[in-house]
Amino acid sequence: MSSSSGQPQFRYTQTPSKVLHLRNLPWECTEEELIELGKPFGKIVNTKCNVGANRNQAFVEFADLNQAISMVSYYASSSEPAQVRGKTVYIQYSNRQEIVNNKVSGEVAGNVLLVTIEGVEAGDVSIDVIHLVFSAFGFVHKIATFEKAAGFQALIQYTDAATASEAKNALDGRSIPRDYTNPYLPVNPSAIEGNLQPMVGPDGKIKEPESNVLLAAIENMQYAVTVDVLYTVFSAFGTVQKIAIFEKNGGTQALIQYPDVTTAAVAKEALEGHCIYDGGYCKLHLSYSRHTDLNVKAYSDKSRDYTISSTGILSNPQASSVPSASTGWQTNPQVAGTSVGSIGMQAPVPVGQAAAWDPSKTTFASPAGTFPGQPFVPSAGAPFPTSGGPPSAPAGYFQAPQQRPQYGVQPRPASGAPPYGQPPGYF
DNA sequence: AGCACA
Repeated sequence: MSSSSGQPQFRYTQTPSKVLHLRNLPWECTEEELIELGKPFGKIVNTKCNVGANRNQAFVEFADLNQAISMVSYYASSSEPAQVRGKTVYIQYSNRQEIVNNKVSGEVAGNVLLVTIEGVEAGDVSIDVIHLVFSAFGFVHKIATFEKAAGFQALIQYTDAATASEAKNALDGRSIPRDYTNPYLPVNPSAIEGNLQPMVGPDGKIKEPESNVLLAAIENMQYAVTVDVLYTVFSAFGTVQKIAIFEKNGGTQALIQYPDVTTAAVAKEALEGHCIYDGGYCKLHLSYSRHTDLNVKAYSDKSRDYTISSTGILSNPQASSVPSASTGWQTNPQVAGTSVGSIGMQAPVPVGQAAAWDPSKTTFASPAGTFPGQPFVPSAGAPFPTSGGPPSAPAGYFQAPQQRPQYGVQPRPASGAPPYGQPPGYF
Protein backbone atom coordinates (compact mmCIF):
# COMPACT_ATOMS: atom_id res chain seq x y z
CA MET A 1 0.00 0.00 0.00
CA SER A 2 2.75 2.40 -0.60
CA SER A 3 0.90 5.63 -0.95
CA SER A 4 3.97 6.60 -2.77
CA SER A 5 4.47 9.99 -4.23
CA GLY A 6 0.85 10.63 -5.13
CA GLN A 7 1.14 10.91 -8.81
CA PRO A 8 -2.23 12.31 -9.73
CA GLN A 9 -4.04 10.34 -12.36
CA PHE A 10 -5.95 13.22 -13.75
CA ARG A 11 -7.34 12.72 -17.10
CA TYR A 12 -5.30 15.59 -18.39
CA THR A 13 -2.13 13.78 -17.59
CA GLN A 14 -3.21 10.44 -18.88
CA THR A 15 -1.17 9.24 -21.68
CA PRO A 16 -3.20 8.89 -24.80
CA SER A 17 -4.20 5.46 -25.94
CA LYS A 18 -6.02 4.00 -28.87
CA VAL A 19 -8.28 2.55 -26.23
CA LEU A 20 -10.84 4.76 -24.62
CA HIS A 21 -12.60 4.11 -21.38
CA LEU A 22 -16.25 5.04 -21.32
CA ARG A 23 -18.34 5.28 -18.22
CA ASN A 24 -21.84 6.16 -17.24
CA LEU A 25 -23.18 4.21 -20.13
CA PRO A 26 -26.73 2.96 -20.09
CA TRP A 27 -27.03 -0.46 -18.58
CA GLU A 28 -25.93 -3.22 -20.91
CA CYS A 29 -24.97 -0.86 -23.60
CA THR A 30 -24.48 -2.65 -26.86
CA GLU A 31 -21.48 -2.81 -29.02
CA GLU A 32 -23.41 -1.20 -31.83
CA GLU A 33 -24.06 1.81 -29.70
CA LEU A 34 -20.39 2.14 -28.95
CA ILE A 35 -19.56 1.93 -32.57
CA GLU A 36 -22.14 4.51 -33.47
CA LEU A 37 -20.62 6.81 -30.94
CA GLY A 38 -17.06 6.39 -32.02
CA LYS A 39 -17.42 5.87 -35.72
CA PRO A 40 -17.29 9.55 -36.65
CA PHE A 41 -13.78 9.75 -35.29
CA GLY A 42 -12.24 6.75 -36.87
CA LYS A 43 -12.26 3.06 -37.32
CA ILE A 44 -13.14 1.07 -34.28
CA VAL A 45 -11.35 -2.21 -34.27
CA ASN A 46 -12.55 -3.64 -31.03
CA THR A 47 -14.88 -2.97 -28.19
CA LYS A 48 -15.71 -4.31 -24.82
CA CYS A 49 -18.94 -3.36 -23.23
CA ASN A 50 -20.85 -4.14 -20.07
CA VAL A 51 -17.77 -3.74 -17.98
CA GLY A 52 -17.80 -3.05 -14.31
CA ALA A 53 -20.11 -4.01 -11.51
CA ASN A 54 -22.94 -2.10 -13.06
CA ARG A 55 -22.09 -3.18 -16.53
CA ASN A 56 -22.16 0.39 -17.53
CA GLN A 57 -18.61 0.90 -18.60
CA ALA A 58 -16.95 0.03 -21.81
CA PHE A 59 -13.85 0.24 -23.89
CA VAL A 60 -13.47 1.10 -27.49
CA GLU A 61 -10.29 0.67 -29.40
CA PHE A 62 -9.53 2.68 -32.49
CA ALA A 63 -7.33 1.58 -35.27
CA ASP A 64 -5.21 4.62 -34.84
CA LEU A 65 -4.15 6.66 -31.87
CA ASN A 66 -5.04 9.90 -33.59
CA GLN A 67 -8.60 8.77 -33.94
CA ALA A 68 -8.87 8.20 -30.23
CA ILE A 69 -7.31 11.56 -29.58
CA SER A 70 -9.74 13.25 -31.87
CA MET A 71 -12.67 11.74 -30.07
CA VAL A 72 -11.41 12.70 -26.66
CA SER A 73 -10.53 16.20 -27.67
CA TYR A 74 -13.75 16.69 -29.52
CA TYR A 75 -15.85 15.91 -26.49
CA ALA A 76 -13.50 17.75 -24.20
CA SER A 77 -14.40 20.96 -25.90
CA SER A 78 -17.86 20.18 -27.18
CA SER A 79 -20.93 21.79 -25.77
CA GLU A 80 -22.79 18.59 -26.52
CA PRO A 81 -21.55 15.78 -24.37
CA ALA A 82 -21.21 12.33 -25.77
CA GLN A 83 -24.45 10.50 -25.28
CA VAL A 84 -25.83 7.04 -25.59
CA ARG A 85 -29.57 6.64 -25.33
CA GLY A 86 -29.72 10.11 -23.98
CA LYS A 87 -27.26 9.45 -21.18
CA THR A 88 -24.12 11.47 -20.97
CA VAL A 89 -21.09 9.31 -21.43
CA TYR A 90 -17.72 10.19 -19.99
CA ILE A 91 -14.75 9.43 -22.09
CA GLN A 92 -11.09 9.24 -21.29
CA TYR A 93 -8.03 7.38 -22.39
CA SER A 94 -7.79 3.90 -21.09
CA ASN A 95 -4.76 3.00 -19.11
CA ARG A 96 -4.28 0.07 -21.41
CA GLN A 97 -3.07 0.09 -24.91
CA GLU A 98 -5.34 -2.50 -26.32
CA ILE A 99 -8.44 -4.42 -25.64
CA VAL A 100 -7.77 -8.03 -25.05
CA ASN A 101 -10.00 -10.97 -25.46
CA ASN A 102 -13.15 -9.38 -26.51
CA LYS A 103 -13.37 -11.82 -29.28
CA VAL A 104 -14.74 -14.88 -27.71
CA SER A 105 -15.16 -17.73 -30.05
CA GLY A 106 -18.51 -16.57 -31.19
CA GLU A 107 -17.38 -13.24 -32.38
CA VAL A 108 -14.31 -13.56 -34.43
CA ALA A 109 -14.53 -11.57 -37.56
CA GLY A 110 -15.50 -13.54 -40.56
CA ASN A 111 -16.33 -16.74 -38.79
CA VAL A 112 -19.94 -16.74 -39.80
CA LEU A 113 -21.17 -17.71 -43.18
CA LEU A 114 -24.41 -16.57 -44.59
CA VAL A 115 -25.65 -19.30 -46.81
CA THR A 116 -28.42 -18.94 -49.28
CA ILE A 117 -29.91 -22.18 -50.38
CA GLU A 118 -31.77 -21.81 -53.54
CA GLY A 119 -34.64 -23.78 -54.80
CA VAL A 120 -35.77 -25.03 -51.45
CA GLU A 121 -38.18 -24.11 -48.76
CA ALA A 122 -37.75 -24.36 -45.06
CA GLY A 123 -37.94 -27.94 -44.06
CA ASP A 124 -36.57 -29.26 -47.28
CA VAL A 125 -33.12 -28.99 -45.89
CA SER A 126 -32.78 -29.86 -42.27
CA ILE A 127 -30.36 -28.31 -39.87
CA ASP A 128 -28.84 -31.74 -39.53
CA VAL A 129 -28.03 -31.75 -43.17
CA ILE A 130 -26.59 -28.31 -43.06
CA HIS A 131 -24.61 -29.30 -40.05
CA LEU A 132 -23.35 -32.39 -41.73
CA VAL A 133 -22.18 -30.57 -44.78
CA PHE A 134 -20.53 -27.72 -42.98
CA SER A 135 -19.02 -29.71 -40.15
CA ALA A 136 -16.58 -31.25 -42.50
CA PHE A 137 -14.57 -28.08 -42.44
CA GLY A 138 -14.42 -27.55 -38.74
CA PHE A 139 -16.45 -27.34 -35.61
CA VAL A 140 -19.77 -25.68 -36.20
CA HIS A 141 -20.75 -23.64 -33.20
CA LYS A 142 -24.17 -22.48 -34.22
CA ILE A 143 -26.59 -22.76 -37.03
CA ALA A 144 -29.57 -20.58 -37.52
CA THR A 145 -31.94 -20.84 -40.40
CA PHE A 146 -34.60 -18.50 -41.51
CA GLU A 147 -36.93 -18.24 -44.36
CA LYS A 148 -38.48 -15.31 -46.00
CA ALA A 149 -40.44 -15.15 -49.14
CA ALA A 150 -37.17 -14.57 -50.90
CA GLY A 151 -35.53 -17.79 -49.92
CA PHE A 152 -34.06 -20.05 -47.37
CA GLN A 153 -30.94 -18.93 -45.60
CA ALA A 154 -28.71 -20.17 -42.88
CA LEU A 155 -26.02 -18.76 -40.67
CA ILE A 156 -23.14 -21.08 -40.00
CA GLN A 157 -20.81 -20.10 -37.23
CA TYR A 158 -17.33 -21.52 -37.10
CA THR A 159 -14.62 -20.94 -34.59
CA ASP A 160 -12.61 -18.77 -36.86
CA ALA A 161 -12.62 -17.03 -40.14
CA ALA A 162 -10.13 -19.37 -41.72
CA THR A 163 -12.46 -22.30 -41.31
CA ALA A 164 -15.38 -20.31 -42.57
CA SER A 165 -13.38 -19.29 -45.55
CA GLU A 166 -12.43 -22.83 -46.27
CA ALA A 167 -16.00 -23.96 -46.16
CA LYS A 168 -17.00 -21.10 -48.32
CA ASN A 169 -14.43 -21.91 -50.92
CA ALA A 170 -15.38 -25.52 -51.02
CA LEU A 171 -19.12 -25.18 -51.01
CA ASP A 172 -19.90 -21.99 -52.76
CA GLY A 173 -21.81 -22.65 -55.91
CA ARG A 174 -22.38 -26.27 -55.07
CA SER A 175 -25.50 -28.24 -54.77
CA ILE A 176 -26.57 -30.02 -51.69
CA PRO A 177 -26.97 -33.60 -52.72
CA ARG A 178 -30.52 -34.30 -53.36
CA ASP A 179 -30.77 -37.31 -51.20
CA TYR A 180 -30.14 -35.25 -48.14
CA THR A 181 -33.47 -33.78 -48.74
CA ASN A 182 -35.23 -36.99 -49.52
CA PRO A 183 -36.72 -38.48 -46.41
CA TYR A 184 -36.94 -41.88 -48.03
CA LEU A 185 -33.29 -42.24 -48.50
CA PRO A 186 -31.01 -43.26 -45.72
CA VAL A 187 -28.63 -40.72 -44.39
CA ASN A 188 -25.47 -41.94 -42.89
CA PRO A 189 -26.30 -41.58 -39.23
CA SER A 190 -22.76 -41.46 -38.07
CA ALA A 191 -22.27 -38.44 -40.18
CA ILE A 192 -25.10 -36.61 -38.57
CA GLU A 193 -24.25 -37.51 -35.06
CA GLY A 194 -20.69 -36.63 -35.64
CA ASN A 195 -21.25 -33.25 -34.16
CA LEU A 196 -18.63 -33.23 -31.53
CA GLN A 197 -16.27 -35.46 -33.37
CA PRO A 198 -14.28 -33.90 -36.06
CA MET A 199 -12.81 -36.13 -38.63
CA VAL A 200 -10.49 -37.70 -36.15
CA GLY A 201 -12.02 -38.64 -32.90
CA PRO A 202 -10.26 -37.22 -29.90
CA ASP A 203 -11.05 -40.32 -27.93
CA GLY A 204 -8.65 -42.42 -29.86
CA LYS A 205 -11.08 -43.22 -32.58
CA ILE A 206 -8.77 -43.10 -35.49
CA LYS A 207 -10.45 -43.42 -38.76
CA GLU A 208 -8.74 -44.74 -41.79
CA PRO A 209 -6.13 -42.36 -43.03
CA GLU A 210 -7.83 -39.61 -44.87
CA SER A 211 -6.99 -38.48 -48.29
CA ASN A 212 -8.12 -35.96 -50.77
CA VAL A 213 -8.59 -38.80 -53.20
CA LEU A 214 -11.54 -41.11 -52.87
CA LEU A 215 -11.65 -44.64 -54.10
CA ALA A 216 -15.11 -45.55 -55.26
CA ALA A 217 -16.08 -49.11 -55.87
CA ILE A 218 -19.18 -49.25 -57.96
CA GLU A 219 -21.42 -52.15 -57.30
CA ASN A 220 -24.28 -53.46 -59.37
CA MET A 221 -23.36 -51.36 -62.31
CA GLN A 222 -26.33 -51.84 -64.55
CA TYR A 223 -25.82 -48.52 -66.21
CA ALA A 224 -22.80 -46.83 -67.55
CA VAL A 225 -20.95 -44.80 -65.04
CA THR A 226 -18.93 -42.39 -67.02
CA VAL A 227 -16.43 -39.80 -66.05
CA ASP A 228 -19.12 -37.25 -66.61
CA VAL A 229 -21.55 -38.97 -64.33
CA LEU A 230 -19.01 -39.19 -61.58
CA TYR A 231 -17.98 -35.64 -62.10
CA THR A 232 -21.52 -34.48 -61.71
CA VAL A 233 -22.16 -36.49 -58.61
CA PHE A 234 -18.93 -35.66 -56.86
CA SER A 235 -18.86 -32.04 -57.86
CA ALA A 236 -21.71 -31.42 -55.51
CA PHE A 237 -19.20 -31.35 -52.72
CA GLY A 238 -16.37 -29.40 -54.13
CA THR A 239 -14.05 -29.02 -56.99
CA VAL A 240 -13.29 -32.30 -58.62
CA GLN A 241 -9.79 -32.17 -59.93
CA LYS A 242 -9.29 -35.52 -61.50
CA ILE A 243 -11.16 -38.71 -62.12
CA ALA A 244 -9.94 -42.09 -63.20
CA ILE A 245 -12.07 -45.13 -63.86
CA PHE A 246 -10.60 -48.58 -63.99
CA GLU A 247 -11.50 -52.21 -63.68
CA LYS A 248 -10.40 -54.29 -60.79
CA ASN A 249 -11.34 -57.86 -59.97
CA GLY A 250 -14.08 -57.73 -62.49
CA GLY A 251 -15.62 -54.69 -60.91
CA THR A 252 -15.47 -51.06 -61.70
CA GLN A 253 -13.66 -48.64 -59.50
CA ALA A 254 -12.92 -45.00 -59.74
CA LEU A 255 -10.62 -42.51 -58.14
CA ILE A 256 -11.91 -39.05 -57.53
CA GLN A 257 -9.49 -36.36 -56.56
CA TYR A 258 -10.45 -33.28 -54.62
CA PRO A 259 -8.18 -30.42 -53.74
CA ASP A 260 -8.35 -31.18 -50.05
CA VAL A 261 -9.17 -33.81 -47.54
CA THR A 262 -12.10 -32.02 -46.06
CA THR A 263 -13.96 -31.91 -49.29
CA ALA A 264 -13.27 -35.54 -49.87
CA ALA A 265 -14.50 -36.29 -46.41
CA VAL A 266 -17.76 -34.53 -47.02
CA ALA A 267 -18.31 -36.39 -50.21
CA LYS A 268 -17.41 -39.68 -48.66
CA GLU A 269 -19.75 -39.24 -45.75
CA ALA A 270 -22.56 -38.16 -47.94
CA LEU A 271 -22.27 -40.66 -50.70
CA GLU A 272 -21.11 -43.79 -49.00
CA GLY A 273 -23.52 -46.59 -49.61
CA HIS A 274 -25.73 -44.59 -51.88
CA CYS A 275 -26.64 -45.39 -55.40
CA ILE A 276 -26.22 -43.24 -58.39
CA TYR A 277 -29.43 -44.61 -59.74
CA ASP A 278 -32.46 -45.65 -57.85
CA GLY A 279 -33.17 -49.29 -57.54
CA GLY A 280 -29.84 -50.17 -56.09
CA TYR A 281 -27.96 -49.57 -59.31
CA CYS A 282 -24.44 -48.35 -59.25
CA LYS A 283 -24.02 -48.39 -55.55
CA LEU A 284 -21.04 -46.49 -54.28
CA HIS A 285 -18.59 -47.79 -51.74
CA LEU A 286 -16.15 -45.15 -50.80
CA SER A 287 -12.84 -45.25 -49.09
CA TYR A 288 -9.82 -43.06 -49.00
CA SER A 289 -7.22 -43.72 -51.58
CA ARG A 290 -3.57 -43.83 -50.74
CA HIS A 291 -2.98 -41.49 -53.62
CA THR A 292 -2.95 -37.80 -53.20
CA ASP A 293 -2.41 -36.75 -56.75
CA LEU A 294 -3.58 -38.78 -59.65
CA ASN A 295 -1.57 -39.08 -62.76
CA VAL A 296 -4.21 -39.40 -65.40
CA LYS A 297 -4.76 -38.64 -68.99
CA ALA A 298 -6.24 -35.24 -69.37
CA TYR A 299 -9.10 -36.45 -71.47
CA SER A 300 -10.18 -39.95 -72.20
CA ASP A 301 -13.31 -41.90 -71.64
CA LYS A 302 -11.84 -43.40 -68.52
CA SER A 303 -10.10 -40.45 -67.00
CA ARG A 304 -10.18 -36.74 -66.87
CA ASP A 305 -8.01 -33.99 -65.53
CA TYR A 306 -10.12 -30.96 -64.87
CA THR A 307 -7.31 -28.88 -63.55
CA ILE A 308 -5.68 -28.20 -66.84
CA SER A 309 -8.60 -27.03 -68.88
CA SER A 310 -8.89 -23.39 -67.96
CA THR A 311 -11.58 -23.60 -65.41
CA GLY A 312 -11.81 -20.72 -63.07
CA ILE A 313 -13.93 -22.44 -60.57
CA LEU A 314 -12.39 -21.11 -57.47
CA SER A 315 -11.80 -17.49 -57.45
CA ASN A 316 -13.08 -16.81 -54.08
CA PRO A 317 -12.92 -13.73 -52.02
CA GLN A 318 -11.68 -14.01 -48.52
CA ALA A 319 -14.01 -14.32 -45.70
CA SER A 320 -14.61 -11.05 -44.07
CA SER A 321 -11.78 -9.57 -42.19
CA VAL A 322 -13.76 -6.63 -41.08
CA PRO A 323 -13.27 -6.26 -37.40
CA SER A 324 -16.04 -7.77 -35.49
CA ALA A 325 -18.25 -5.75 -33.32
CA SER A 326 -20.69 -8.40 -32.42
CA THR A 327 -22.74 -8.91 -29.41
CA GLY A 328 -24.24 -11.94 -30.95
CA TRP A 329 -24.88 -13.05 -34.36
CA GLN A 330 -28.45 -12.07 -34.28
CA THR A 331 -27.48 -8.51 -34.18
CA ASN A 332 -24.20 -7.99 -35.83
CA PRO A 333 -22.44 -10.94 -37.25
CA GLN A 334 -19.63 -10.80 -39.66
CA VAL A 335 -20.89 -12.40 -42.70
CA ALA A 336 -19.03 -14.00 -45.43
CA GLY A 337 -21.84 -14.99 -47.58
CA THR A 338 -22.27 -18.22 -49.32
CA SER A 339 -25.23 -19.78 -50.81
CA VAL A 340 -25.62 -23.40 -51.51
CA GLY A 341 -27.80 -24.82 -54.12
CA SER A 342 -27.05 -22.79 -57.08
CA ILE A 343 -24.80 -20.74 -55.08
CA GLY A 344 -23.59 -17.25 -55.32
CA MET A 345 -20.97 -15.78 -53.16
CA GLN A 346 -21.79 -12.79 -51.18
CA ALA A 347 -19.28 -10.19 -50.35
CA PRO A 348 -18.45 -9.76 -46.74
CA VAL A 349 -20.80 -7.47 -44.97
CA PRO A 350 -19.17 -4.74 -43.02
CA VAL A 351 -20.20 -3.99 -39.53
CA GLY A 352 -22.21 -0.99 -40.36
CA GLN A 353 -24.46 -2.98 -42.59
CA ALA A 354 -25.75 -5.36 -40.06
CA ALA A 355 -29.17 -4.52 -41.29
CA ALA A 356 -28.31 -6.38 -44.42
CA TRP A 357 -29.09 -9.48 -42.55
CA ASP A 358 -32.64 -8.93 -43.25
CA PRO A 359 -33.21 -11.77 -45.61
CA SER A 360 -36.11 -9.95 -47.14
CA LYS A 361 -33.56 -7.72 -48.76
CA THR A 362 -32.25 -10.60 -50.68
CA THR A 363 -32.69 -10.43 -54.35
CA PHE A 364 -33.47 -13.92 -55.18
CA ALA A 365 -32.63 -15.57 -58.35
CA SER A 366 -34.77 -18.54 -58.90
CA PRO A 367 -32.57 -20.89 -60.77
CA ALA A 368 -33.40 -24.13 -62.31
CA GLY A 369 -34.17 -25.91 -59.13
CA THR A 370 -32.11 -28.78 -58.03
CA PHE A 371 -34.25 -29.73 -55.19
CA PRO A 372 -37.26 -31.65 -54.14
CA GLY A 373 -39.74 -32.42 -56.74
CA GLN A 374 -37.50 -31.38 -59.52
CA PRO A 375 -37.09 -34.27 -61.85
CA PHE A 376 -34.01 -32.90 -63.52
CA VAL A 377 -35.19 -33.24 -66.99
CA PRO A 378 -32.32 -32.33 -69.15
CA SER A 379 -33.08 -29.85 -71.80
CA ALA A 380 -33.75 -31.63 -75.01
CA GLY A 381 -30.86 -30.03 -76.75
CA ALA A 382 -28.37 -30.93 -74.12
CA PRO A 383 -28.33 -34.64 -73.59
CA PHE A 384 -26.04 -35.91 -71.01
CA PRO A 385 -22.74 -36.82 -72.46
CA THR A 386 -22.60 -40.51 -72.01
CA SER A 387 -19.81 -42.20 -73.72
CA GLY A 388 -21.41 -45.10 -75.43
CA GLY A 389 -24.52 -44.82 -73.34
CA PRO A 390 -26.13 -47.61 -71.45
CA PRO A 391 -28.12 -50.21 -73.33
CA SER A 392 -31.39 -48.90 -72.15
CA ALA A 393 -30.07 -45.51 -71.50
CA PRO A 394 -32.58 -43.56 -69.52
CA ALA A 395 -33.86 -40.53 -71.25
CA GLY A 396 -32.97 -38.57 -68.21
CA TYR A 397 -29.57 -39.14 -66.83
CA PHE A 398 -29.25 -40.37 -63.33
CA GLN A 399 -32.61 -41.82 -63.74
CA ALA A 400 -33.01 -45.47 -63.93
CA PRO A 401 -36.12 -46.52 -65.78
CA GLN A 402 -39.21 -45.52 -63.91
CA GLN A 403 -37.13 -44.32 -61.10
CA ARG A 404 -36.51 -40.97 -59.72
CA PRO A 405 -33.03 -39.65 -59.73
CA GLN A 406 -31.15 -39.69 -56.52
CA TYR A 407 -28.98 -36.73 -56.78
CA GLY A 408 -29.79 -33.24 -57.55
CA VAL A 409 -27.14 -32.70 -60.04
CA GLN A 410 -27.38 -30.54 -63.02
CA PRO A 411 -26.47 -31.34 -66.53
CA ARG A 412 -23.05 -30.35 -67.41
CA PRO A 413 -21.82 -29.16 -70.70
CA ALA A 414 -19.52 -31.59 -72.35
CA SER A 415 -16.81 -28.99 -72.34
CA GLY A 416 -15.89 -29.94 -68.85
CA ALA A 417 -16.83 -26.65 -67.39
CA PRO A 418 -19.01 -26.95 -64.39
CA PRO A 419 -22.48 -25.64 -64.88
CA TYR A 420 -22.62 -23.59 -61.81
CA GLY A 421 -23.74 -20.27 -62.97
CA GLN A 422 -23.71 -17.25 -60.84
CA PRO A 423 -27.28 -16.24 -60.80
CA PRO A 424 -27.48 -12.52 -60.98
CA GLY A 425 -28.49 -10.29 -58.24
CA TYR A 426 -27.27 -11.57 -55.00
CA PHE A 427 -27.96 -9.02 -52.36
C1' DA B 1 -15.51 9.03 -10.21
C1' DG B 2 -14.76 4.64 -12.06
C1' DC B 3 -10.34 0.54 -16.26
C1' DA B 4 -11.85 -5.66 -18.07
C1' DC B 5 -10.14 -10.27 -19.48
C1' DA B 6 -7.86 -15.24 -17.86
